Amino acid sequence: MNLISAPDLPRKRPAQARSVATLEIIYEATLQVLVKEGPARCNTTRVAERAGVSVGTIYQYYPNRRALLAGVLERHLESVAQAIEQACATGHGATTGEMGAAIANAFLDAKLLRAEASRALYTISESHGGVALVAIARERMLRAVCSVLSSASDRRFAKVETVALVLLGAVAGPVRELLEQDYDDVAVASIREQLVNLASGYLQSFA
Amino acid sequence: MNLISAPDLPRKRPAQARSVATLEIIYEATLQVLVKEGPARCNTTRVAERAGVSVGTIYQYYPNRRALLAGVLERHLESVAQAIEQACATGHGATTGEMGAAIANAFLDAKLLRAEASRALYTISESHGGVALVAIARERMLRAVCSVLSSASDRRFAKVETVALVLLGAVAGPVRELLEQDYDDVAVASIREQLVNLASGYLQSFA
Amino acid sequence: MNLISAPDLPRKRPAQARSVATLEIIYEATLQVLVKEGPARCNTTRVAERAGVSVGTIYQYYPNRRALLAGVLERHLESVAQAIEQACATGHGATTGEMGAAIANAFLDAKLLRAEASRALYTISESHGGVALVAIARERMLRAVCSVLSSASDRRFAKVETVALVLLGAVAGPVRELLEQDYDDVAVASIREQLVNLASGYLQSFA
Amino acid sequence: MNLISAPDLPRKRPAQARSVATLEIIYEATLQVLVKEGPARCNTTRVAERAGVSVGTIYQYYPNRRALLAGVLERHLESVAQAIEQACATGHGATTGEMGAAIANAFLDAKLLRAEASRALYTISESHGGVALVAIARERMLRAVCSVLSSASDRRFAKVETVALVLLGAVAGPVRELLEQDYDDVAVASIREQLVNLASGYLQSFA
DNA sequence: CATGAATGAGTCTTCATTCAT
DNA sequence: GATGAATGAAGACTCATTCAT
Repeated sequence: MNLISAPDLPRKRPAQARSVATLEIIYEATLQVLVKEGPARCNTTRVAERAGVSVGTIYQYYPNRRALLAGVLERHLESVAQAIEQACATGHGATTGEMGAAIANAFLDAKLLRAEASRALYTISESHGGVALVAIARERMLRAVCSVLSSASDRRFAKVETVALVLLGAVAGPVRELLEQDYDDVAVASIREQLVNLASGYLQSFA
Repeated sequence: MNLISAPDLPRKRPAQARSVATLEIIYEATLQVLVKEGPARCNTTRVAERAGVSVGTIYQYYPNRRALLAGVLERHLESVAQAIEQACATGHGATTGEMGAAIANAFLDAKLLRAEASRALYTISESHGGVALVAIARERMLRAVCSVLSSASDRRFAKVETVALVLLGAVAGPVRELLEQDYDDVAVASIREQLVNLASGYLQSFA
Repeated sequence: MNLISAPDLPRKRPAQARSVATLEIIYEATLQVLVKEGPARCNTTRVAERAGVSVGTIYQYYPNRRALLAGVLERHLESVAQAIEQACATGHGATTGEMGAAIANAFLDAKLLRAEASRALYTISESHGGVALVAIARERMLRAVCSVLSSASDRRFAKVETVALVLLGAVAGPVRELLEQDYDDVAVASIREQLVNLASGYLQSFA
Repeated sequence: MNLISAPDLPRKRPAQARSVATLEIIYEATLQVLVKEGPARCNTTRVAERAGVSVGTIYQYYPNRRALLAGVLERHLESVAQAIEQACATGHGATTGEMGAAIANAFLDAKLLRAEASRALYTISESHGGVALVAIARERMLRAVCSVLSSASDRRFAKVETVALVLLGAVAGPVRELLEQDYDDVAVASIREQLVNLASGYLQSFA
C-alpha cells in the first residue's frame, strides 16, 4: 500500500541531464537483474553492480529498495496502460468487434514488447506494494475501456464497469499464461487469434 | 520442474497420529500467516509461533521454507484442479454453452471457497518454485478441459489445446482481479454472470 | 580433555548379548557415516539411521555425541596401540634393524587394515577431545617402544624416550600422508620399503 | 581441489586502505579465536567480536566460514612451504647430510615460529577443505625437496619422489607430536637433534 | 555528489538432547 | 528398554541502509 505514497516515490525529480541518464541506467539494470536473477536476488548491491554505479547512488534517486522496484513496475504498467488508452482513443465509435480486437492486440503487444521483463514483473506485482500499483493502472485502463465501450456503434452495455473488468481480465489471463510458459511465434499467433475471438465474441454477445 | 520433486515435498510421511496432527497444524498456520502478514513476512519463525510448535518441528516435515510454501500452494492448486476435473467429468457430452458455464462456475467457486487464502497464494505462484506447480496444475486442468470440449454435442474444435488454454486463462484472469480487489456478494454475482457469458460465448463462437 | 573423563565413556558396560550386538552395530554405523559423510555431517540422527536404531538407543549407550565419537576413536587407537605392543613384544632382544622394520610394518598394517576409517578418524583426533585420547594411545606405544629399544641386542640408547617419540612420529607422518592421498598398492609398497629403511636406518645410526 | 578455487578465496581484493587493515584484523582475530577456543568454537560471531567488526564485514572478504579458515590455513602453509623452499634453494649441491639437517631445521623452525597457531591449524588441515590446501603445499615442498636431493654431491636417488615424501612426512610427524604435547625448550632441543639425525641418517642410508 | 566499507537485524537451517508413549 | 517427535539454542549468511571519505 505505502509503495505508492510519497516517501516511496523517486526522491528527486531529475533536473540535470546526467541525473536522467543515471536514472535510466538504474532502471535498465534493475530490469536485467530481475530477469536474470529473480526478484529474491534482485537487491540493491546487484543492481548497483550491473548499473555500474555505487549503492549510494541508487539511494540518491530512490529512498529505499521498495521504491526502486515500485518505480520499475510503475513504468511498465504505465506503458501497458498507455497502450490500452491509445487503442481505446483510436477505437472510439467503432464496432464492438473492432474494439475487442483492438484491446486484445494492444494488450498482447504491450506485454510482448519486453516479454522477459513483463514476466519478471509479475513477481513484483504480487508483492505487497505492487498490488496497489496494479490497481491504479487497472483503474486507468478500466476507465478507458468503459469510455470506448460506451461509444460503440453497434451495442449498449448495462453494466459497462463489469464488462470492462471481465474483458480486461479475460485478456490478461491468457497473456499471463503465455508469458509464464515457453512459447514461440506460432504459439503467439494462435493465442492472439483466439484472444481476438474471445474479446470480440464477448462484446458481441450483448444484445 | 525439479522444484516439486523430492527436496521440496514433505520430508516425512507421518507415521504416528501425533505427526498427522502436527502437519495439519503447520499447514493451517502457514496459510494464516500468509494471509495476515503476506508472503515476505511468512517465515519459519512466524509460522512456528502461530502453529505453537518450534521451528525444528517444521523442518521435520519440510526440508526448507520453500517446500513449506510449495506444499501449501500445491494443496490449494490440487483443490482447484479437482474442481475443474469434476466439472469437466460431469459435463461430458453436454453443449458448449453448458460446458463454459460449468467451468467458469467451478473455477470461481473453487477460488472463492477460501478466498483470502487464494489471494495470498497468488504471491507464491509467482515465486520461482510456484510457477512449476502452477504449470502442473494447469496441465491437469487443460487435459480435462480438452477432453470435455472434444465431447461437445454441438461443436468441433480444430485446435482444442489453444481453445482450452485461452478459456482457462480467460476465466482465471477476471477471478484474479476479483480476488485482488475489495468485493462484495453483489460484485461476485455480477462477475459470475459475465464470466459465464464470456466462457459460453467464446465456445459458441466456433462454427 | 574431558572426552576421556568418566561422563563421556560408555554409559553401560553391556551385560547382555543383545547390548553387545547393538553397540557393535552403532560402532560400525558411526564409522561408515564418518567415512561417507565426513565428521561434520556425522550426527546422531544419521548414525542412528544407518545403524537401524533410534537416536534414543544411542543415548542408552553413550551419554552424548562426543562420547560416541570418542568411543570409536578409542577403539581404533586401541587396535593400533595393540599392534605396536604386539610387534614390540615379539621383537624383544632383536637387533635395532629388525625392530625398526617390525614397528614400521606393524604401524602401517594397522592403519591400512581399515584405511578409509583411519583416514576419517584423523579428523576426530584433531578435535578437542580426541587429542587427549591420542596422547594416551601414544603414551602406551611409547612405553612399548622404549621397552623393546632397551632390549636391543646391538645398540644402547641414551635418551630412549626421545628416540621412541621421534621414531613413532617419523613412521606416523608418512603413513598419514599416504592415507590422505590417493594411493595404490604400488605406492604402498614403495612407501613401506622406505619406511622400513627410515626406521631401521635411524635406529642403527646410534653408535 | 575446488575448495581452494574462487569460492573459498577472499571475495574482495581490497581497494581502499581501510580494507587492507580490516582484512589483517580479521586474520589475526581468526587465529586468536582458533588458538583460544578451538576450531569448533571458531565461528563467524566470535571472530567478528574479537576483531571488533560486524559479521557482515567478514562476509565482505570471505564468501563463507570455510573460506575464512582456509585463508588462515593457506597463509600458514605458505610460510612453511616458503621456509622449505628457502632451505632447499640454499642447500643445492650440498651433501645429503647437510640437506637433511637443513630441511629438518627449517621445518621445525617454521612451525615453532607461531607454535600455538601451528597447533590450532592442525585441526583445520583435517577438515575437508584443509586437506586440499595441505596437498598443494606438500606438492610445492616435495618439488623443492626433489630438486635439492637430485643435486646432492654425495648420493643419487632412484625414486626421489618417494624419498622426498617419506622424508617430509618423517619430519612432519614428530613435529606434530611435539606441538600437540606440552613441551619446553629442552624437549625441543632434544627433538631437534634427533630430527636432524633422522633426516640425515635416512638420506645417507642410500648407497 | 559519488563511493563502497561497515553495520547488524533478520532469516534459514541444523542437530544434540529430552521425554511421553 | 526402545522409539522418534519435539525442542530450541546456536550458527551461517544476506542485504537494506548509513556515513565517513
